[in-house]
Amino acid sequence: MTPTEIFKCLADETRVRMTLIIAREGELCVCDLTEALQESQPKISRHLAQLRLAGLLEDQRRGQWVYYRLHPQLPGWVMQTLEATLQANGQWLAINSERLKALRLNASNTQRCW
Amino acid sequence: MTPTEIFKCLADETRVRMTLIIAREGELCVCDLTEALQESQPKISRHLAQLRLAGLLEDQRRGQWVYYRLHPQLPGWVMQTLEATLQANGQWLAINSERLKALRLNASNTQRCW
DNA sequence: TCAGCATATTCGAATATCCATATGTGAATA
DNA sequence: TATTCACATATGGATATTCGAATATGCTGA
Repeated sequence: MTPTEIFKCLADETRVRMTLIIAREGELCVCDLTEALQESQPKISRHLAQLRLAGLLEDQRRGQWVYYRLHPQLPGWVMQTLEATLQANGQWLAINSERLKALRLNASNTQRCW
Repeated sequence: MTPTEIFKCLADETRVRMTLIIAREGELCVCDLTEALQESQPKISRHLAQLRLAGLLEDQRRGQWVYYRLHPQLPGWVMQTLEATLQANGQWLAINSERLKALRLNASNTQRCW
């Protein structure tokens, strides 16, 4: 898990946003991310697979849904990088956070993943 | 200076190695980096230009030599990222560090940039 | 077992990135 | 002012990334 490998993972807008939102939320399923980023499902899925293969994320199927979270054995420097980036770029992630929040609100009426 | 932009800079082996060694050493000139990484001068120069244009590095000409250092107004989260990465990947950078050290030793006899 | 939803994968095309080679620029020195 | 050294940039081609569209898989409940 070299610096180059890790930074390549984070060098794509879709992938950083996903990684940071997952870091903030703890875990998210594919449909959450599809909504939060407003991107096509195959696009989200492809990038998630890449992050999983690199060892940055871990997946867990729960019924129909697959949840992604940060890999529990992530090296300290990677965690520090993610946390520092997350802390300082709240505004940059606000669009996605808000869409997530909107999702949670609608969840009271319609049933979704959780 | 978005996360994507910064991580794109660091997503190339030549660029991360250069950035981290510069972070450790304070400042280095192009010929130092060419030696430390054992890469062609145009390759080093091109990547340095990219890092400079992105705002990660600052350059300063001193006579015939151009010195590069981290940009003084780098956002905190970028500094934290670089420092955490540097601390944890000393072994990965050892090859380059040693070549730098060897350079300094030979400098006693031959005259070079400093 | 079938339908329907959530997610994954494949493929080809568009695009971006990277490199080597050649050449240009600017400072120092003779 | 001619030459040399340190560095920068342009060009073109090879390679890698990314994406949309189509399709496949996996689970659940009827």
